[in-house]
Amino acid sequence: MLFGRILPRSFYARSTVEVARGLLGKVLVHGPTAGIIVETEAYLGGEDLAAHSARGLTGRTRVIFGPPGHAYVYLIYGMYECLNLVAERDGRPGCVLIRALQPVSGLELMHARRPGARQPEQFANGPGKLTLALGITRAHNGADVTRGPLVVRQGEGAGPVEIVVTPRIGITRAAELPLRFLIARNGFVSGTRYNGPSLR
DNA sequence: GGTAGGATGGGCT
DNA sequence: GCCCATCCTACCC
Repeated sequence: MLFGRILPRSFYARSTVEVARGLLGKVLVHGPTAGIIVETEAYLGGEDLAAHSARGLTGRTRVIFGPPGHAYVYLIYGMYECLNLVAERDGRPGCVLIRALQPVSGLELMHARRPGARQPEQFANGPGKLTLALGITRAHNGADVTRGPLVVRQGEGAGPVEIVVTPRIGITRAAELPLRFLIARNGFVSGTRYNGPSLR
């Protein structure tokens, strides 16, 4: 199967940090478009005041409290949508924000959806950009990512990846916690205008 | 190379 | 009414 097997629900039924780290190197697939996950952030339950679930179970946060392996998609700044994957066992909050992808399939379509981006490095190097590039919207909120059409696959051949840990981006509360995870030396991560062929 | 500011609408107090 | 888990443009070195 292209890009390997679909990750089973048991992959997501772990601690949010384990899932956030484990997703690096896996392949997010939607229709003809796909990208390697190269950057994630963990949003925990309980004492993590940066997480949407910190305010409790509401109409918006319902999915975060539900079973693992589902998509939580929300609107940010009135314009962009962000994709999270729900972790932890059913009833416990916790989700992983997907922050950047390295495109591996459907690059022409991704470019058409992101006309301002000049290079593949910029097609999906941010949470709002990757949903645009892959055609993910709030219509996918609550979708089961072990069933499709939006799925995460194991990837091929890739061994364990070297992971860099930093504080999360763009938040004010709990801003110091080391909960952002990136593949080391990967040029497709967010937060840089870097345009060249490789990074360091 | 860099950054300041604006767009824009839903969720929550 | 205020706050955003963002991105792009204009403008300035």
